[in-house]
Amino acid sequence: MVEARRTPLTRLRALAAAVAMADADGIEAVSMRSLASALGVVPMALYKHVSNKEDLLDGMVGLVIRGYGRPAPELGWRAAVRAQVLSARATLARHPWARAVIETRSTRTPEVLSYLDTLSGLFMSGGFSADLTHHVMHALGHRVWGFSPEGFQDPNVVSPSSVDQTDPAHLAEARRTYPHIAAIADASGALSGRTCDEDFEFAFALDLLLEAFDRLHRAGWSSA
Amino acid sequence: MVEARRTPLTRLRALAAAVAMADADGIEAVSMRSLASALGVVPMALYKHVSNKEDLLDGMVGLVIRGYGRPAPELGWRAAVRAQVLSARATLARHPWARAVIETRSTRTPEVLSYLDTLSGLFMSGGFSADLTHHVMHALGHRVWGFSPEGFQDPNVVSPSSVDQTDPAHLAEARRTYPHIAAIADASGALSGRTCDEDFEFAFALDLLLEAFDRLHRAGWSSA
DNA sequence: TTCAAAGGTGTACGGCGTACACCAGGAGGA
DNA sequence: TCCTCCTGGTGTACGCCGTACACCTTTGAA
Repeated sequence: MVEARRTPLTRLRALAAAVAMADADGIEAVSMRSLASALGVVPMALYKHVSNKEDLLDGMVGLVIRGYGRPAPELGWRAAVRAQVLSARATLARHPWARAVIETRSTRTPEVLSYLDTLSGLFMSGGFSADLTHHVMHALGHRVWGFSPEGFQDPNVVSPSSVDQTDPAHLAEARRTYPHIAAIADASGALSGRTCDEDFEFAFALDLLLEAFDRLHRAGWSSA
Repeated sequence: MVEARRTPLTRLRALAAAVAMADADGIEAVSMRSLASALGVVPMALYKHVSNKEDLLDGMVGLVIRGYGRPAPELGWRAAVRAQVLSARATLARHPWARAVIETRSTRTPEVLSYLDTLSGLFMSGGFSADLTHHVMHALGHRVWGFSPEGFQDPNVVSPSSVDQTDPAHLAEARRTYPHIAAIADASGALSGRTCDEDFEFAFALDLLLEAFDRLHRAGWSSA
């Protein structure tokens, strides 16, 4: 034996290594095989700590969610929710792969439940009924995890892969085909290379919703 | 030759077959190999009509989006947007796989752009500035495609896979760990087996946003 | 009549997740 | 002290996947 006793593999070590790997090289670089070899172990060894790849991904997401931190409820519900969600967003910025993975998860792990419970608690300690809290959590949707729910990224720029921006004729044609998008792009300065401020959009929608929630709450709204 | 000339494969035929296949057996049943064999053709033949699997998925989504229909703008922007988004939702209900696939797309195909342009046009023909329209489209997020952006499905039920609902002790323990979720579940009757009404939640958030949009519009809001 | 293009074929490669049988070594009871 | 069982790492193998590449057939225009 050339090696001394190696520190034994644990579920946590495996998950942490997977997260680190995804942070460094993207989620597609994380396979059972690559992860195993990064841990100096044979692929099948992972299955002693993780029941399959889905479980691995669930665990990775759980680890990220644990990093969301916990709120300061003395702020009042509105500021507290806002701070919590923005803190989630900040965490997610450090794990760019997590967004896509969260979108594919469906099992509510303890970490997921615990976070949702905490966030619900912020509303309810602000006087929200369980009923209103329920619907309000739905309305937030993916935003509770810290990201805006948008497909196809930035819809406001007239530079999709299907439009060649360097060819003026082609671009003029695109402007004719998609006049409203062109107008939006003009207004936001997207054509001059400026890209759209995702953080602003996130806060914009979040505040719109929080304002609406507040109104409902004050009005004593109930779904009945 | 036993066979007469077979109707030649086209991109559209391939995409339509893929959509049908996903509708019937789920998206995971659609592989290049399975699709090819369903079309009576060898896997590599598909690559003459589709550049790779991503392109296939883009095309499938495009086909679904084409089915979203187009609005009746004489309704006024608010009703028109509402109708358009709900129509998207209805279409999506017939293609349950599409939601997850849309979440993974990033290329803005012509179908995507055309739909976004139409929807933007509804706002702008209602007098919205390009600026406001831009942010408002962001705020809608995935909702424009007809689905609520929620991870982990229904967060209001205390019956996640990690909580065994049939074991009373375990359930009591869960209620103690997640008190707010338990309260919500009680309020919504989830414990009596009733599940949460996704259509209601969708319309709830949509209307909240439309109301907020209206307010901003009336107030002459601008991001500057 | 010729010939190039378009479209279908066959083979092969390297990756993936994971089933299954196996084995090393340490802990616990006799 | 010996035996046994359990935990966790190993090795092999299977069947799937997407797709590169070279090939052949058909077809329609020149």
